[in-house]
Amino acid sequence: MDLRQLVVSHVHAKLADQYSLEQVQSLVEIPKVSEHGDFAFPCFSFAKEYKKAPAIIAEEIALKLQGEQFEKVVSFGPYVNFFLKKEPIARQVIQTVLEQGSHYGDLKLGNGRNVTIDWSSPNIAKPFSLGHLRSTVIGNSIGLILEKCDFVPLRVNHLGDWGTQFGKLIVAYKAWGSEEKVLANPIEELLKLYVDFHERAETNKDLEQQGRDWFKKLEDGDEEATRLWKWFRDESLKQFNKIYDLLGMQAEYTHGESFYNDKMPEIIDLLENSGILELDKGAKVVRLDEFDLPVCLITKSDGASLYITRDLATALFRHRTFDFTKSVYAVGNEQSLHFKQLKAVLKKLGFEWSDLMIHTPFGMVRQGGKKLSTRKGKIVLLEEVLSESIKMAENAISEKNPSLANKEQVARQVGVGAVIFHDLRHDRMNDIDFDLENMLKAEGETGPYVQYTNARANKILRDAQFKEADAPILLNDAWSFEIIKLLADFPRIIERASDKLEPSVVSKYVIDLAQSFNSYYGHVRILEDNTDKESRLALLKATTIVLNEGLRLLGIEAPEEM
RNA sequence: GUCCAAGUAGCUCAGCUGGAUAGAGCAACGCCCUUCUAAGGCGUUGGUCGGGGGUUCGAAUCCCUCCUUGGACGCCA
Repeated sequence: MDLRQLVVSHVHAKLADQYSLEQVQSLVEIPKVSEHGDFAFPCFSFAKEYKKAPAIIAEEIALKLQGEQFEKVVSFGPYVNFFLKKEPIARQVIQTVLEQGSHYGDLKLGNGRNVTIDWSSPNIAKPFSLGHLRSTVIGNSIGLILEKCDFVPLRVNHLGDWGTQFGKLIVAYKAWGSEEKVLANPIEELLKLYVDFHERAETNKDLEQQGRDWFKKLEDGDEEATRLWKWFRDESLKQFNKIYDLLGMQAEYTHGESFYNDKMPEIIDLLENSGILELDKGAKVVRLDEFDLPVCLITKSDGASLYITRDLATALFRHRTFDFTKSVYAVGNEQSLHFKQLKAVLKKLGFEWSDLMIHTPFGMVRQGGKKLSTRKGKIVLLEEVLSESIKMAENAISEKNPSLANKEQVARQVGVGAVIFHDLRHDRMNDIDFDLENMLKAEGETGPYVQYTNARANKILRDAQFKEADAPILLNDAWSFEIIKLLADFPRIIERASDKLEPSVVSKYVIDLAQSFNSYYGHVRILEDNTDKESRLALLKATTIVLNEGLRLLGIEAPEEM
């Protein structure tokens, strides 16, 4: 039930001769102070027209706006304030949530059409970084939110498994690497080789060229290069899969950049034939002056491909294969220009569907105000962060609830949930300054706080052996009504989150709901008094349904007990 | 230099697309567990919303300008 809409249509029905629906729609607001009312209609804008003070207009309008669905409608200064009748609304909202269960808030926006999501995309032969954690967690949640809106999300892991870096790695491995060391500790050792390479390249200029040469060999199918590359790739994938399992997230498709190696000639031909490809200092470029964008380099002077060459082929492939209605790229904001160029080149080729491509950028993870850089070995290992977080959750459990049945599982759910929530709690564009302590916090606006709230409510439902509300729901206190209003708002939250492709809309909501519930919990004894106990339990049940669903959309599990 | 983000309490951030006294969490301090899980609740302290102009009945929100920070800008991804 859309409470705001309820007020809007009421006001419009009563004042149709004076205000258009659009006017009413844009004017009705929620007062900042809840004592003022549940909704408000400000009367400033028509003061001039009617040549009356806003407060007088409010007073007059308030008389016309009385309605039986309201407890009271009163003017207060230049506002008409609406107080909803709590009991019938509480009843209807709770009933709706209980009936629809986890489908509450489902929207029919996507008509079952595909949305590809360029997702996670860690680089082979490097540890899984916190930057890629962001793409993983954000992209996963966007997929879940879109799925709730009747889209079919297709997460494609665009593995960074192609490019000059592998030439560099091969050079480093052949020159000073050791097979046993790599076998024993693949990612760590490969990272070391990569970092060493950049260190040595500072004094030995020849190395960079060798790296490019070996990548060219790889791209041309050289046997030795291919063998080494495959080996590096396999070892890395094993590690990545461990992390995906821990996070409980998986791609629908894993098509790394290498997957498009044989698909690039087509796009080059297309560009060539359309006459927009120009030769510049041996490299092939597309000019994008009409888009106000800098020149886009398509192939290097040695003929080797670039990131964008592969992304062009990727876009073509995805459009052809998946016939997407949206193509989302969950990639850091430092690549904004890249995606603008990508879309512009496709547009220039006449592909109107390039308009369906959406870059959903996010801020980067910094440390001490600086970007984390793999090349300089400045890196935080996600695996360590996760295991540290799980350990903290374990400690909390042994301290607070030592008799808990499935401790390991709950510790994992809570520990991992803390890390995921920390990443999703703010607008995705905000940079995150890496701070382990902050990341692992379990108090205040955190994942564990929400999970804990849910566990508390579940405990009461278990104690009361609540099955379903058989008595009519009678709730009209202010504490429960705060929860009711939030529950009623959930579908709008989903709509906003999917519209903005912004998981933090959901994480903020889930915090609000948890806070309201805890406040209720602190003020109202749920099991003490038998009068209307069933109603309170029904409210709890509805709250856990929405908390569970909110957390699920963020990719976080909600243990029943913790 | 050009372009793109961002600047709100000591710290991390909200602020529903212009409305009533700018809100949370953390930190600090003070209360509340013989009664449903204290990973909680209640309260106190803390803000010239980066500066300056402008539009408006009304601006943290829109426009201009300057300052600060971060990022991106042809052979990395």
